[in-house]
Amino acid sequence: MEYNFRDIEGKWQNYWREQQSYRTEIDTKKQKYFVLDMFPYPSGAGLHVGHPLGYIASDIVSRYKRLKGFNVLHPMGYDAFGLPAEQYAIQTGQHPKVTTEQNINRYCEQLDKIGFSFDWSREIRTCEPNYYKWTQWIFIKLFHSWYNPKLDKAEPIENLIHLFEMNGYPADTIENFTGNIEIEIQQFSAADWKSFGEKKQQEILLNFRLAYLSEAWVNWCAGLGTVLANDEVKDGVSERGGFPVERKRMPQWSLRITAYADRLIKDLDELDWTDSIKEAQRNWIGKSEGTSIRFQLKQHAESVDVFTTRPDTIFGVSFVTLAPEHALVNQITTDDYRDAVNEYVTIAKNRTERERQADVKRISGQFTGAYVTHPFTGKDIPVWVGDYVLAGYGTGAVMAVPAHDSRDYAFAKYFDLAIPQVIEIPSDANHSGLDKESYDEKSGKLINSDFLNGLDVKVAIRKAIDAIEKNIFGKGRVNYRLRDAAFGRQRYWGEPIPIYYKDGIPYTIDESDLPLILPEIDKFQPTDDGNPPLARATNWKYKGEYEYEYTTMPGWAGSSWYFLRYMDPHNEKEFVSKEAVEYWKNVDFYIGGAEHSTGHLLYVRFWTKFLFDLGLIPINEPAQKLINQGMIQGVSAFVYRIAGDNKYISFGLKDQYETTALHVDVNITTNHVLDLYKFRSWREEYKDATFILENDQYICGSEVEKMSKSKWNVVSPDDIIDEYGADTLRLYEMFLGPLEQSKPWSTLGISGVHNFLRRAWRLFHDKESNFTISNEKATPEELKVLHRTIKKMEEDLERFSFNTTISLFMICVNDLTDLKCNKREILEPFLILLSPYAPHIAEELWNKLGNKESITKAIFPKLNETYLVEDNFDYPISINGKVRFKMNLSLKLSKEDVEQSVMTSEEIKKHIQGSPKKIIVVPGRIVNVVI
RNA sequence: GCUCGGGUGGUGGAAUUGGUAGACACGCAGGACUUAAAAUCCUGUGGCCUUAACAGCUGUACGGGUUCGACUCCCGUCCCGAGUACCA
Repeated sequence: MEYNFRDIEGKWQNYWREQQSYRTEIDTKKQKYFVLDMFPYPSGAGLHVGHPLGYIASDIVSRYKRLKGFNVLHPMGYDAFGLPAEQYAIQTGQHPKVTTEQNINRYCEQLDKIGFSFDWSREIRTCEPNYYKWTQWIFIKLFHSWYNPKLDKAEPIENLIHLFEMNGYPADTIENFTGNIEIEIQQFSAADWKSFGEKKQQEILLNFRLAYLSEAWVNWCAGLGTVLANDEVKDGVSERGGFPVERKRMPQWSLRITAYADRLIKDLDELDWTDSIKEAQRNWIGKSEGTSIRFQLKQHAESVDVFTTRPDTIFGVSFVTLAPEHALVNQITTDDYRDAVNEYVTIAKNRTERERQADVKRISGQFTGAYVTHPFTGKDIPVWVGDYVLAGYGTGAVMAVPAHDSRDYAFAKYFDLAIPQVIEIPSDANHSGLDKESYDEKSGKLINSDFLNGLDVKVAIRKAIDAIEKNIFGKGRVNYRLRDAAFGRQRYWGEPIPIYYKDGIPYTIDESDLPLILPEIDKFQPTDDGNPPLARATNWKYKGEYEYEYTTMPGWAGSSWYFLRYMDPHNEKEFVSKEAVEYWKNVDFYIGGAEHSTGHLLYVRFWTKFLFDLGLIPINEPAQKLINQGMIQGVSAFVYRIAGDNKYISFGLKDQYETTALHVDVNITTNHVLDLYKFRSWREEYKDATFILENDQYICGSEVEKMSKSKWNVVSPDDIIDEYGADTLRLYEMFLGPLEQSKPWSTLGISGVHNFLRRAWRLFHDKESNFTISNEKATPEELKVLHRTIKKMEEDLERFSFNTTISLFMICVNDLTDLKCNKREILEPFLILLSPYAPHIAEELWNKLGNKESITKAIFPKLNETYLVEDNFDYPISINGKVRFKMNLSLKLSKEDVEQSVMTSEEIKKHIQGSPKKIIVVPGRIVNVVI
């Protein structure tokens, strides 16, 4: 009986399903461990071999932690709302619900074949009403909350109303805290507040709510017919679909994530995440500390506020630049310049984001004719308009210091403006002089700067801020790059926003009316008058009277809290019960793609902190440990068609002709050799194809690209499982290299791990393939092989180094084969170790051996003890960075001997001077000196 | 441009964080078994020189440094990947 993975895997997958082997319940006697995968969006293409990479790793961790006695929560679900299903619906009329469900079924089928230990009884789908009911519920909570800067946390909006009733606005208990975007709110007294009508009160409150409606600059994507959040836009085009994106001002639901900017940065320190993800989040939030400075306009009452991180260069200001969208531009432009400015502003505004970005090098701008007064010198400073200044960041205006800022420098050179130097360039600086480039470094001594002269830059910054604040020219202030998150999508396939309008004022629907079910509509396009698809729904009105909101929530809404729902997925009374969240707390091991580092991971942290602030959950961060699995790229194959002919030429000869490279399905090639027969029958157009071969073969060209259907380089896990089995797939994906590294898919090495499983199988069977196991006592040598494997396997797994553990198993099997060991005492523990990686084969052999539980208990408690058996220390030991030392090679040392022979490098030096014959470094960090 | 990774045999990659560089696997070469092939098993495999054998030299992108000892730490240079970008 050879290793028949097909029978074995089917058998045990059925068994696990029937027995509900991986069903998890709260068990307060056991320690919990929550292993979570970022749940997939079920796309029509099905799973490719890259998807399971993370799932396999998390499954190994889950199974391992279960063996160690933890109560493991390991669920799976689907992020089921999203654009592709809806785009498909628009094209075909097929309801997104139908396609989504088909895709989910396909995913489930594929996942089951890999032998994951998910608790499917906890499956969630974000598009189901009993799930999105609670997404809507959280939105309502956000709407009814504001961020109290004094307490540095969110609290119910009633508290703010109470403050207004007591003190009006502003009061010293409320700062003007509306997040990153400054909204002008007129001052009012407590009496004023009470005299305001409902409408006015609600309008004021909208400025403070964490979910709010406002006129805002948005990323409008005409191709998708919707607005997008910043992280959904890449290089000026939409991440999904690649349609151009432009800036547009329109009413827009947003979430005030900026209120949490500081906490989102600060709390990163406590997390066990990679530095690159933490860094990406810090950059995305983009905290920068600086100063706002007021420049008084001449012949106007108004002044221009600028934001700068370099107040020390205040004496180097040569002009002030406003963004084309800046509110003052129109007002301050003098008649002489009005036409030129209008023309410039119109052109600048009409350029799309993409054009602006593509054109960074091109300098453009226009003088307004207006002047401001320098706050310290009183000199006149010209005011310009330039599109290198962004309306959305800081105050939308900058003080230009061309000598010490490269963008100001380029602008000044182009328009021939003054470049006054205020920092002495250090002689050791690698700088070619101010007539060539600006000097941007934050080091050097100040010159030409009045009271700042002679100071070092860092000191000067502080002194400048002091002077500015003292003279009330401005104040120190913190700016964030992070914008509030656009939350409405002009789309059908998403959670309806539980809002209705009365007198043009938004109100939330009553909690008891949740969920607000997504209505059925006849077509999924926007209406002819440009309203979102939901406007097509008949009687889309609250209580039959008030218009509902037409936009739906973005794709990331449902994924921003899903980890909590897994703890209590069927609860109809609460989004999660206190009991469940008290027990499961947050995720212990979270794994997913690095592409979510600025989107999903910020939003889920934001929502978690919000729910924490309201006292609804006891945790402040969603996931303690985060790992990003690398992407598995596809290796695309190409054939080369000779121009104007249905003739194809092999890769090595293609340079002799003019050819077009065409993607060809990698599944009809083997090691770059094209299967000509399959190629001809692949597509109608290739039926009569002819070929020019080299060495009687057609060699395809290849290139590493992202795995995608359109590039014909998708390898399905199903094919691998058919040929080698799920256990081989699991081992191979882990063996491929470090989990976090991206790598192209290749099956070249797969026979190695498959062979390993067959050799392991053979340990339990004799030459005639009969199951046979010996009850003899193990020899010390055999025990050493086992214990070495146990120890290293635990060490490596605790630091999530999956690929190296597999090498260990291979060495172990090789050694046991050499020793012809088929002893129960060795093989039973070995199987336990193997079972997280190759659960099917382990389960099968277990079934023949006997009681798994008792052996697991016997072996795993010991993992916590030192497991080196009488080692003679002929291999590595190092404690506290000190070097272990043996005087003589032949001398066998006890543990104590080694402990006592700790030496410093100085001491070793002495020995070496004493004419040693040889210095040998032996395995591990023991220095061997033979004298 | 900035930030974060990375550069080790023909290939994927190890090296327990400063201690025998190249584990393990693929590939390749040779051998055993076979009429033959497949499968399986054994041997060899960084480079160079040399030997009957032992051994020797060299070697972790490049140049320098610290150290008894460097793939690992420090300085400089060159490449590759990811993220981000007129953020003042």
